[in-house]
Amino acid sequence: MSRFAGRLLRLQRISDDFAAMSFDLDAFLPYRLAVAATQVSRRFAARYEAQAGLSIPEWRVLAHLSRSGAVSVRDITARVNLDKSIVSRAAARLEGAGYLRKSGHGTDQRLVVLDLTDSGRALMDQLGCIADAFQAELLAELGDDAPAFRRALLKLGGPTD
Amino acid sequence: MSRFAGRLLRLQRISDDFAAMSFDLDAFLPYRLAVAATQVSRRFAARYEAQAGLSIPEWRVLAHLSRSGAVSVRDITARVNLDKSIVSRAAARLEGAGYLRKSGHGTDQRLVVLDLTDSGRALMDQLGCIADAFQAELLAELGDDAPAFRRALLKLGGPTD
DNA sequence: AAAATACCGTTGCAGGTGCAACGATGTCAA
DNA sequence: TTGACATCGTTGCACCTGCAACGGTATTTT
Repeated sequence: MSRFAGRLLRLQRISDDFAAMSFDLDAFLPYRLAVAATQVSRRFAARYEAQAGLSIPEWRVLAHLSRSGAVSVRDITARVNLDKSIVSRAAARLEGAGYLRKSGHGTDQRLVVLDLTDSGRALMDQLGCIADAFQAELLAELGDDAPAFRRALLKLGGPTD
Repeated sequence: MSRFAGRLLRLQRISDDFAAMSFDLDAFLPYRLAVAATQVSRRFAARYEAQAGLSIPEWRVLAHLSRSGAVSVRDITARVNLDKSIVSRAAARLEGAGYLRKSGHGTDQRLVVLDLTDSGRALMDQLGCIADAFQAELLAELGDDAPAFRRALLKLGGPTD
């Protein structure tokens, strides 16, 4: 038995490789997803940083406001997947930069209503063009996989998680 | 004047909707990608947090080491898409927890070689099972879109960006 | 009506992240 | 050989994020 020890170890090592396969991080979906998100986010930030030095939360708030019109912080928080504190601070910075204004709600004094200024709308028009161009670029890179990719993202990032 | 201003703004917004179509954040790929990545990352963290309170960088370093064997901090930063400072701190914590050892490189004293301890390998065996199970779950949710999704992630997050 | 409860937005705080600078080591050129 | 330059890992620092607590307001209960 003892003279087979070395051979047994080799066999065990090999069988481990087949059985446990030690785990391949590069093929792990959550990892690939995180890496792709980071890369894409950086690429996009580089595009709009030239136009305005916005952070990602600021960008999201601005984009949502441009479509929803006047709306409360609470609504944005729910819609944009950001903590309310982040939305609050982003709104404060955007207000300081003159891109939106805050006003009280008529019937519910707890609510703070956010609305874009003309300056904010003008900025968002530019950023919207940049965003559309960037998205077109991404879609071109994805080619035929784009539709499935979009569906998959909706499944994974949907609100019912 | 304030009443006129409000009315003008409303009109302008409506015309913007027709002209520029304002931009739909919900359909914006970088946004969906970021949201999906956050959600999946949270779900996965909840799974392995029960086994060990690892941060994402610690998890990545551990996973990479389990496959690559003894390797320097520099190698890990390159393959794992993390800043070297983050890898350095993650390695320090993992060393403190007894999951890896640091040792000097024979010929190049600048390098710090990282290697898993038995404890680290044992932990990684468990985490690998959890990861595989979670990935299977994700693939089931994605269904037919899974292959295209994987291809797309590789295109977007590839090292050639 | 008064009290208890729930909700909204802000703020303080601990921890993580990204970047740049640093000391230490290695490499190359004069 | 020596000096200039590059590389490696750590650390300091400013910023951002996530969470919890808070004051202020609405809603429900008694």
